[in-house]
Amino acid sequence: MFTLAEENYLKAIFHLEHDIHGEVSTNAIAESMETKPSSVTDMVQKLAEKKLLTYKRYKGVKLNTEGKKVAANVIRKHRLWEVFLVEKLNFHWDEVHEIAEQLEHIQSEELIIRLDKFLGSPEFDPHGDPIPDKHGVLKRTEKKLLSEIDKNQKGVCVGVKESSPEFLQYLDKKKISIGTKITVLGKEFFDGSMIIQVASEQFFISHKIAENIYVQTQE
Amino acid sequence: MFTLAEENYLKAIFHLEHDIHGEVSTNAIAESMETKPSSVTDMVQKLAEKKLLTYKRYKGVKLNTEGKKVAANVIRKHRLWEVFLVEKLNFHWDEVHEIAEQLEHIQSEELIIRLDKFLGSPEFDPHGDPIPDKHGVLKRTEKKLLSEIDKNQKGVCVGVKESSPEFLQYLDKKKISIGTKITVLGKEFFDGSMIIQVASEQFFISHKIAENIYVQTQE
DNA sequence: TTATATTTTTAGATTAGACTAAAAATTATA
DNA sequence: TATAATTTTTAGTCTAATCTAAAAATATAA
Repeated sequence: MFTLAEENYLKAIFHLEHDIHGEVSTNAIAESMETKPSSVTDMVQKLAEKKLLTYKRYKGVKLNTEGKKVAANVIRKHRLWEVFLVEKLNFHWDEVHEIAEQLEHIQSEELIIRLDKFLGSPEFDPHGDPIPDKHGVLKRTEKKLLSEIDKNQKGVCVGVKESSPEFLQYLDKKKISIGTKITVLGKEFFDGSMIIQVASEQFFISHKIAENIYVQTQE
Repeated sequence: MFTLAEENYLKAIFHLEHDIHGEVSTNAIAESMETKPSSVTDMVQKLAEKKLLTYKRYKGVKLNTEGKKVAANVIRKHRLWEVFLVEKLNFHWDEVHEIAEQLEHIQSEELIIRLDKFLGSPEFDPHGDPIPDKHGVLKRTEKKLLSEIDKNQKGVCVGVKESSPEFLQYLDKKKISIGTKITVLGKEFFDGSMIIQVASEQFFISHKIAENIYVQTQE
């Protein structure tokens, strides 16, 4: 359907549109893809011809509905494969990106339907990012850092910001992983440290720990 | 390491060397890859420069040790992915080739180590073809058709020749799948039909059925 | 508002991999 | 063995995706 390069451009533009307001500039795309602006111009003109985005010379680009759908589907595949790598093959959260970067381009609708089912239709990838549904719709996520949660509030761990082996080992030791429910029992103003409850355990964590764990709050 | 095209050529030549005795001809490669002989010449010269095979003008090619290793590794990946697709994602044996054709090119040694472990280090793919080990060594297989097995001999089902939905459904009904032990209790000379034992069941099968099931005999 | 800096585009070249058409080598046949 | 048929290679083109260098447009600053 689309070439590997086309898919990568659409994905990069999709991500940039979430960060930047309005049109995405040629330079921004070039920087995020580690390529040259002149290459971006070429590809962007090609994608405009294929009616995946709107492009006006010197004015940047904007994905249209079709372009967004294609991009979201690539991201869906990427994130589903990341879940597979972590949950089934026991990779660590920080080892999977490069492999998923390749797997996201495998062409087979049926494969993704079955992979999704096999994984139990997950809503988040191992980094806590939401997985677009089969129609390319990305659930608006209420992802926050644990450090932003108030006393007596609950959250479900959906990922991590930092992903060094040391940090991941700490989380393993504390039995915190994707899907773990965390309740904030107490919070110290002075240093931002917290007392939290995980399963039946209660323990102290520093601000540094709390600001590297993403949780979803149930609102 | 190697491009997609290079890997595909090496794989095709590897397979042809198993069928044909001696050097593989340009035309044979072109035919098996559905490409033109002139394209084959180009690529073959490139692979010779990279020291993956020996090539003499007008005399055909022969993989060297390194070329064989690379080819066997691609085939290993292909067949492991096929096992994954059938055993874990419940695809049918005849639906997996095209997808595995893409997955075989994913670059990550660690991925394959973990996938292999996850699948229980299978020795055969869903078609009964042996899976090369991590060193690229292909177990010399004693794969035979069930119809070639003598009375009172046993075999383990390692695949099928025919893979129509009707035939696969028949096998499902009879509880025959990869790994199923089959004993030949009786054989009719006139039409090649057989009485076989599968688990605790004994039943009749026609020659047509028997000549579409691959078994490995324990010699 | 004119000069300068930055961004973006164009023009032209490059590489991998494929193709066609024609030439060269090999094999088969009379 | 000379001729015909087949196989293989070479030479030259093409496309996708990239690049560099230079030109054009836009944005910034004096």
